[in-house]
Amino acid sequence: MVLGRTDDTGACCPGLLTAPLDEEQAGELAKVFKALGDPVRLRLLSMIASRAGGEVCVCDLTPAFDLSQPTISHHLKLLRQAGLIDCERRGTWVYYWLVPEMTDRLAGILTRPAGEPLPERTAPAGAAS
Amino acid sequence: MVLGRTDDTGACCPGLLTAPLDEEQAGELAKVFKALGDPVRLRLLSMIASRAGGEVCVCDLTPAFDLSQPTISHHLKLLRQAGLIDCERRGTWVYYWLVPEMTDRLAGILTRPAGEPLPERTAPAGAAS
DNA sequence: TCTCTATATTGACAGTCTTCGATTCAGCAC
DNA sequence: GTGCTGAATCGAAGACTGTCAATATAGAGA
Repeated sequence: MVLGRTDDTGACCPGLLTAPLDEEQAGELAKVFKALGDPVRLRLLSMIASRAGGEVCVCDLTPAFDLSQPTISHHLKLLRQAGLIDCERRGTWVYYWLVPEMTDRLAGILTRPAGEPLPERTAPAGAAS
Repeated sequence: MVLGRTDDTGACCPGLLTAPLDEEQAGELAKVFKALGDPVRLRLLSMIASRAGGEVCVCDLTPAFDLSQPTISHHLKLLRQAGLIDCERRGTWVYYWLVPEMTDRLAGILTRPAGEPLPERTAPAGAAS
């Protein structure tokens, strides 16, 4: 995982707004954002993240959508592969919960450092002459 | 735009981690994340956002990729439709810049409130029986 | 005017994604 | 063991996406 690192370098978020991403970073990040790029998955994620107790049974998620059970299962799998949620089987049921490290990382990547408040747009940057 | 609102309600970020999204919110948000869900667009965005001066000429972006000019133009259009960047024609050239309000909004949506540090996973939440 | 350069748009094709019904797998209860 | 229930996987159909070559458009300059 090449995304954001909050510890080892000391820098909170190398990314996106401060320096051009290289191809590998962009590929990794794109996978996660792609997982977020679907309304059903966003709703699933928000239902999981906001649930009191921190986890949700699939049996509570599926009936909230006008979609088949395999479709919901598929979306949950994609969210899990993106590292946004994790799950555990407990008896007959399966419970999902948010992986907050990943959303924290994304938030950091999208946050511009306060000290260097994004290059203000200034002038044509000397283009046309 | 239904996304994040930083002013009118007083709340900084209704979203995603604190309460289930409704269908409309999820649809709007998904469009933006979908725009971020492609490595080429992420690299374009980071090149635009990190550029000193705050804006970039398309003529500086296109040669950085092994892609045709129409393809880059297409990706820029999608980023613009998502509200992440904006542009202006200036003579023969077109300049793009970041719309920081949108990335701020996304960062807020992905940030959990410090006071209510995400429901700690506790127990099965009384599911079975 | 005509020509040249920089971007955008169009149309087409290949690949990917979302969705479903059917099936399979895991665990509980009898 | 058999049967039942909850969830995941498989395979296929249709929609959508990323890419290109070709073309169109906007502006500068002769």
